[in-house]
Amino acid sequence: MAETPDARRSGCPISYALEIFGDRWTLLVLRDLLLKGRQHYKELLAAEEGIASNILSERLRRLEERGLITKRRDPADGRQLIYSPTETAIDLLPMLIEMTVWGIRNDPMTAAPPEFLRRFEEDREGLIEDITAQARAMLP
Amino acid sequence: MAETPDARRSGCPISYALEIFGDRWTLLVLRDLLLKGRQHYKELLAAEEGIASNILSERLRRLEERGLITKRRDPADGRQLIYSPTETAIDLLPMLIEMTVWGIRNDPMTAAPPEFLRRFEEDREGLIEDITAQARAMLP
DNA sequence: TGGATAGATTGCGAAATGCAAGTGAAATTG
DNA sequence: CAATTTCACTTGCATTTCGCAATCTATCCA
Repeated sequence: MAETPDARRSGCPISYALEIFGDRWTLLVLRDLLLKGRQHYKELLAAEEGIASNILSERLRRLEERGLITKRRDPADGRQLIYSPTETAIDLLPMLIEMTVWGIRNDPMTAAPPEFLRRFEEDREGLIEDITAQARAMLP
Repeated sequence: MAETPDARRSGCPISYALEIFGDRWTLLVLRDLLLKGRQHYKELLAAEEGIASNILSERLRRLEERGLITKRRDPADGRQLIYSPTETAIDLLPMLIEMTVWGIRNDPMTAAPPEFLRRFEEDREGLIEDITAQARAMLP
């Protein structure tokens, strides 16, 4: 048996968040869905970090179970599924963007474009709004 | 042997961040250091989520190695060490606060006080500044 | 000096991860 | 329309990490 719904560890909101995405892969999947516009399993599988198919499958299942994504069949190809973030996942964007900015500022080898940081520093609100609108455009 | 410095998986800033705190415990340790003002090993060990001493020890070692914390001997009691966040860790506060807000908004059982969310909604900048100043007050 | 306390380290079973290969349904090709 | 390919997983299994309990060394205090 491994079917315990994972009893929570505390009432702390950070702990709550980590119960959902406190691992090596979940936030990378959400990044691809929210920031890179990836929608299909095979696109997510192609993440440059190299996620294994069994791990991806399990993370998608958990994210759906937790209400952060939904899936539907692709009308253009019945074999494929389209994964979309829910509003709950879209609400993670401010946090994801702060994480991105921290990463850029502290990683001397970052591959992120300098424009991103400049835009953040000049117009954080607008940047978040733009990215949020872009993510909403992919809802079912 | 298990001494590889963990080769990076990509140039993505989110991936970089997750290499440092993409697990179940590291951010909880940083939360206690940054937000709860805990400074000693035994205080960190007493986190309500119940971290094991070997895990705490390993996380502190990695955080120091990565430049997110420093430690020094407690002048008042030579047996104890005082752990402090560095500026790099303090720079995580905006992200941690966004994570906290997401957790509060999405966890129906949150134990967080409503004032926190209200203050965030009314004065995000000021809230972050206050918490940052509070964290800086504990620097060596 | 003897006992308590602090900050770990060690041993070991359990769980998570990673890789390769396989499966069944749906689409495409010839 | 049969054969092949594509897609989204699933399975098996070796490796790594986690988590609990017990132990260790240095320091403090009475």
